[in-house]
Amino acid sequence: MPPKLVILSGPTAVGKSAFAAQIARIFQTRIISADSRQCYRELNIGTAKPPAILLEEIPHYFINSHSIHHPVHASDFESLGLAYAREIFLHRAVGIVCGGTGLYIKALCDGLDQIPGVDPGLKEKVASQYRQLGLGWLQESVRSRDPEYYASSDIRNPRRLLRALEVCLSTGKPFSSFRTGKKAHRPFSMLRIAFKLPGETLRSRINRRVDAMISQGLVEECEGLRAYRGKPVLQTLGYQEIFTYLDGNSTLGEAVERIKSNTWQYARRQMTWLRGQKDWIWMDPGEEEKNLRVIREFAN
RNA sequence: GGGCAGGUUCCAGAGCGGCCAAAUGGAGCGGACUGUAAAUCCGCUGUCUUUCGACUUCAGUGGUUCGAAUCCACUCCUGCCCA
Repeated sequence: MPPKLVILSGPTAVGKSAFAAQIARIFQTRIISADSRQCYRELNIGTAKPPAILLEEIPHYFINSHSIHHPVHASDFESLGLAYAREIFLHRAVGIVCGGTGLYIKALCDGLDQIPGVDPGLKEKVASQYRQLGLGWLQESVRSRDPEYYASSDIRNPRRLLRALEVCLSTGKPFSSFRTGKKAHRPFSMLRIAFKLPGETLRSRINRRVDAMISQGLVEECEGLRAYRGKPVLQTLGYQEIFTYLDGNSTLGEAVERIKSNTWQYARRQMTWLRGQKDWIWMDPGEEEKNLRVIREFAN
């Protein structure tokens, strides 16, 4: 019987973490966080990390495990997550994954195609060329090197195009030649659960959480991080808005409203992502008994 | 009481005689997304209609005009200034 992984996701502030902790207690197991920001030890209040007491009670992987000076990417998470799972399964039959970063979860569950890493110097070079020459140049560069990808991709999305060009340049082969789309085989079975809450409810939970962050000292945390605001990792909800306030370009009240609004939009993007995925079941966090029954059934 | 500026679609805000259902931004909604993913990007957003298109809108009323969100008159509101 292969070991089992219960995967919990859903929009921010639905209550994933608390529920994950609950099942971790039931199955006496550990949690692998799948959150692209909570893994950084320098980021705390703004990322809504589980409280320290909980982290002490239940071991969580991928929380405070990295530094903003050494950013983690989706492919890193794939191998890390696999290693974490292996470690859990050494002594336990059930593990838990919990987080809102869809791509990371996908990487762990289905795998990413093997694509050679790109040298940071090359990335920077391509990025600066794009800054100087613009989207048209980027599009043309990708089109000439990888017409297949160009034809099927979102050619107005510089991020996607940049990645494709980086890979083309770095490997000398078209980006699309690496994209098999094949699912990786995993040595465990998985139950993918997405939590869903009515919009109004979610929204007020988000608003409350943002207010709490402020009273816990988000502003002070941001003051300490100002020097790193340019880093991609600091392109994070809750931080950018406070930086703007700290710069004197908005009031604190405006910044707070922006955070609430932007967080709501983020939550919607998460739900859109989840809706488009297969193999997920939806759960209403309110139906606790029913949810636990489903999970127990899977775990046995 | 007098003077000035203004009232535009959910909000902000362009438009100043036809090319206007009305720029742009925001919000809302839908969507894409295999290495920056809490990122990045796309679509829709007056009503009816599958489309073509039809219809109702730019404070109100009445005018001018072939034609008005745009011009005129009055009315009602709002902000600032002088009393």
